[in-house]
Amino acid sequence: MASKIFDMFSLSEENYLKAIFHLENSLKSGVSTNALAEEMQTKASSVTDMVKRLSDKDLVNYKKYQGVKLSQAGREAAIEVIRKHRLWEVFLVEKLNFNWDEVHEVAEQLEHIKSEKLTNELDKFLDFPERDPHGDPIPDAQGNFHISNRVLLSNLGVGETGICIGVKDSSAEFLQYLDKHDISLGKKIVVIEKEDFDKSMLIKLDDQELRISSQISANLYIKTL
Amino acid sequence: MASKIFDMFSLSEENYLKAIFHLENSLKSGVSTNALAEEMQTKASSVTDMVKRLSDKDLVNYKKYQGVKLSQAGREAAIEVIRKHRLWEVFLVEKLNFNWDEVHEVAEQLEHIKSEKLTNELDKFLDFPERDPHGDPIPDAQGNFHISNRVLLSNLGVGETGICIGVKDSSAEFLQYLDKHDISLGKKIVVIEKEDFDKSMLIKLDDQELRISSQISANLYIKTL
DNA sequence: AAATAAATTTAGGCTTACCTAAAAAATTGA
DNA sequence: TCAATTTTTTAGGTAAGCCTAAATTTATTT
Repeated sequence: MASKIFDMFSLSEENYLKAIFHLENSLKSGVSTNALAEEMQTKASSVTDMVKRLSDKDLVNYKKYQGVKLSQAGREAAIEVIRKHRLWEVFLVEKLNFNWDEVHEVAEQLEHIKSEKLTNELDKFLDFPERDPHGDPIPDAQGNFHISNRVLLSNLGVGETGICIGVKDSSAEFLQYLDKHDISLGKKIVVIEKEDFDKSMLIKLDDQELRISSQISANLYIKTL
Repeated sequence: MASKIFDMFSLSEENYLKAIFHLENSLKSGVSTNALAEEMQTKASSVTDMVKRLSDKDLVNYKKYQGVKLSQAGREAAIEVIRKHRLWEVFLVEKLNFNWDEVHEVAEQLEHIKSEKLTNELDKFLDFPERDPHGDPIPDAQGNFHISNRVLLSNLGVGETGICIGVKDSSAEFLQYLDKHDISLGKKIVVIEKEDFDKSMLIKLDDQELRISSQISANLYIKTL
């Protein structure tokens, strides 16, 4: 990871880098101006503006009409922000009694605090967590993600069993649904039945059975046993 | 304390409010444009600019050529920022192994994080500390300072004894001087000798005797026994 | 009470990060 | 293929928060 001498990037630049990182990962391709505008909740012309600035700083590779890709430096910066975001989420949930659906907004602010010592001491204080409260992996100080083979619950077949290790959708609404039905990270899930027509599932969770729609099963990450 | 609906103030506005608060307290009067410019490390014309904006929002009372005073709302906002700053300093020192001369810069960033829940949970997590690592009082959630009668060491007479409870100058240089000579909050200090000429003092600290200049004694707060 | 000096404000500019509207390029599809 | 549509960029504007230089007000001195 390149050294950070001063406050290197503005809050807005960091948010763009993070957004590009997420889009590259989910789209598995370069990121279009419109996609970025959608992600950033802003206008395409604002994106073009910012993307040019990021390009001037060599944080992204940009060619007119062809979208952006992160450069190595840009990717490192994005990962650093994501690392901080996820560490703060762990802190909020584990130390300050936040619920997993309450942490995002505050972590969005905390992720921009600039202090290498702070980040690394926080990491140590939290005992080097590997995942945030939604099950997303936390990059280490070198920017390496601890990757594990996870699948979506919707991909399991009848009779298969797994442990819930994360969520794809981490909106407050979805997280509250999970809370209400007692689904949390670490829970064992057995697929009892699968409906062909609408892809809904009957699952076993502790001792109860629960019927869930495909929207639920397609947003729960599972580690198979 | 008035309710905070959204992100009420910008980072810059908060810094100005904080600076005005500190200057009002030390000057015990209204704050001049130049004094504010000096405190904010900026130009007088920039101060006039900002002071007008703060005045439009009724955070300060401002009349041309006559300096500013905080309004009630402005004072509350300033105190809230100071509360957060000092709570974060305690967190950094007590939980993350920061030294008391390293916390300021990071706390300057953390003090602007907006989340009432975060602030209050942090307060609880730290067990409602009354003072920050430099001995400055931490306002409670209602904005009340816990005030105690403290004096500067330079005001003690020969033979008098007190407990070190804070520093007036909290620059890294001064704090490092104190570390080097083993002076820390809570230490008992006895004044053995006082030099009329240069106001230097011979003090007893644990079992050692130490000669300190008036620049030191005029920057150490003492609670007399 | 002028004259000078100091403090403060105004005027005009700059950068960042956003916006709308219009132009240009790329894509789609008849 | 070429016209219509969509995507992207350009042009020009705005607000916050800073700047310098010039003007104005207040304070100080003689």
